[in-house]
Amino acid sequence: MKAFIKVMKALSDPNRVKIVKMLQRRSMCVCELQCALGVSQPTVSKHLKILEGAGLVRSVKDGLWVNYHLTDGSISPYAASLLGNLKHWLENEPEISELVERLPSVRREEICNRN
Amino acid sequence: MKAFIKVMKALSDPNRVKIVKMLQRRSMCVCELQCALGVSQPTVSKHLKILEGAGLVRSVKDGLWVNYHLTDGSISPYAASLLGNLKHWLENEPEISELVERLPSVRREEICNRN
DNA sequence: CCTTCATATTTCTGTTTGGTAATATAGTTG
DNA sequence: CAACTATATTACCAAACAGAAATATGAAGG
Repeated sequence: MKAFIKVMKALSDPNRVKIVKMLQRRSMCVCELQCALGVSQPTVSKHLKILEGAGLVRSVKDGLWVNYHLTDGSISPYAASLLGNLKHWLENEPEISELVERLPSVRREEICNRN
Repeated sequence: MKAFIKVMKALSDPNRVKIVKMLQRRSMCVCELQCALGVSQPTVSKHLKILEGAGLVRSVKDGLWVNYHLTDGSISPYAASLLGNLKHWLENEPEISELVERLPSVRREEICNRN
């Protein structure tokens, strides 16, 4: 039950859903997500921790950067199912599609070093 | 997006999930749900309103009683999908199975009249 | 129409949550 | 190792939320 609630809670916040939808396209580091969402860095880190705790995302260190990507869902069947559905869901929501369209121009080289 | 968030939020609370799992078995009135959950009547009504707002349950008046039942999900694809998954999910959670096993003994005739 | 009863709504309270600013941590580079 | 940088953690605040007590609503039945 707790695992289920964790997944549902994790996906109950618009910014966290946006993170998932962006990670569907490609793995991203914290500063890229921060830039795309327009919220503070600690906020992004906190959201990522919640998504990670629910088994929805994983992180891989790459030097100073930490790249986040979606899990395959093998940790939690709830996460697996929801991630599967979210591949199709919300694709046509302006809030999401505009974000995704802007993704190619969100590159860490141009963002960082000016936190 | 808002509709999706509503469904996720609605299913982010243990008591609301329990309500859904009970309504899978049969439609129930407020006092039956109150008895099964062991929370106050206003709390149950509030939870039901949230579930209704998310398109997960509907109510039918029957004299003094109000019977709640699951929707077919035609209002929201998110509700439809989650309700479908929840048919299998959590079936073996003690928290749920114990609740469901007690359901036959939760009958309005024996509960009401002593609020 | 007055009472009773099931449910809904309102009001209030303690807790959780999303956010930021400030600070700590841990790689990287000179 | 000193300076820098990307991320994490901490501390704090305002808004949202789950809960109960009190009250309102509205359908039945006398």
